[in-house]
Amino acid sequence: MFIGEYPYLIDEKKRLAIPVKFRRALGNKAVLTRGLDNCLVIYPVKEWKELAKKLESLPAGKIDARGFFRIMFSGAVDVILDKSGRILIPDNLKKYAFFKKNVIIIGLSNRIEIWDEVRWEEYKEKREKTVGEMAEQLGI
Amino acid sequence: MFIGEYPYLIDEKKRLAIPVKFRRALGNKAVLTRGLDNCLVIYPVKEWKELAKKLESLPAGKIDARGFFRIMFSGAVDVILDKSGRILIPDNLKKYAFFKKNVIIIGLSNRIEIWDEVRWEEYKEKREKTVGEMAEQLGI
DNA sequence: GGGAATTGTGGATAACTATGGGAAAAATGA
DNA sequence: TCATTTTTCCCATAGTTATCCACAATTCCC
Repeated sequence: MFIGEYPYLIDEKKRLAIPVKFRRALGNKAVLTRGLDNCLVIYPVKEWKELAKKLESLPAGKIDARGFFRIMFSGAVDVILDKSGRILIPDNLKKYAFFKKNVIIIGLSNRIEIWDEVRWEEYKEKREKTVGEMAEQLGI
Repeated sequence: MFIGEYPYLIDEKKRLAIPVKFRRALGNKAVLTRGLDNCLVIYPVKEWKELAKKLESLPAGKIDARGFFRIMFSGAVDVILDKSGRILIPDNLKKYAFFKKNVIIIGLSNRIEIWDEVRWEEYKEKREKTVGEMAEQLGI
C-alpha cells in the first residue's frame, strides 16, 4: 500500500525518481496518467488495467463519455523505471500538471499522485482546515 | 493497448509517421477511416474486421444507420507503413479532418485517432473541465 | 561510531527517430 | 509516343532518447 509524502526534483531530462518505498510494489513498469485537480497519477499496471476496463465499457456514442475516454487514454503513458528508479515525464503531462522542477509524490493506497510543489502546498493548506467538515459530510 | 498523445507533422508528400510505440501492434498494415468529431481513426486490421461486422449488422432500412455505414466504409482505406513507419493520408480524409500540417496522434485502447492539432487542443481543454464530474459519476 | 550499502542527482555516450529530400518507377494527358 | 506530374522507395542527418556510469550525500547495520 502506498502511503506518505516525498519531495523530489524533475531534472532537465524530464526524469523523476520514484520513492524507494514505492518501487517494489510497482516493479519496473507502471502507467502514468492525468489525475483530478491537475495532478498526475501513477498506477501499477494491474490497477490501470482495471480502470481501462471500466473506461472501455463507456458508451462511445455519447459525447461526454467519448470525451472522457479520450482524455483518460490520451493522457496515459507506459513508464519504465530506469536503473536508478526514475521515470520520464512527457511534455504534455508536465504541462497539464504545471510542473516546474520541485514536485511532491504522495502515496494514496492503490495509486501514487504527483503534484507540483507549490500547488500541493496550497491545496494541502486549504484542505487541512476543512478536514473536520469533510469528515462530517462523508459520515466518517 | 494504444495509449498516449503524440505530436507529428504531415509533410508535403502527405506522409505521416506513426508513433514508434504503436508500430509493433499495427504491423505494417492498417485501416484508416473517418472518425467521430472530425478526426481520423486507424484500426489494426483485426479490429477493423470486427467493426465492419458490427456495421454490416446495422439495419439498412434506417436512414441514420445507412448514412453511418456509408460514411464509415466510403472513408476507409488500407494503409501500409513504409520503412520509416509512415502512412499516406489521402486528400479526402485530410480535408474531412481539417488537417493542416501539425496533427496529434492519440492512442485509445484498441484504436488510434489522428486530430488536427488546433482542434485537439480546443477539444481537450473543453473536455478536461468535465473530467471531474465524469469521474464522480463513474466512481473512479 | 564507522564502514558499507543505498539513494538522489547529474552527465557522457550510443542508439534511435522524425523529417526532409533525391532518384526511380508509375501514372497522366495530350 | 513523349513530356510532365505524381507516387514509391531509399538514404541522410539533426535532434532526441535510452542506457550506462559517476559520485556525493544519506542511511543502514553491526
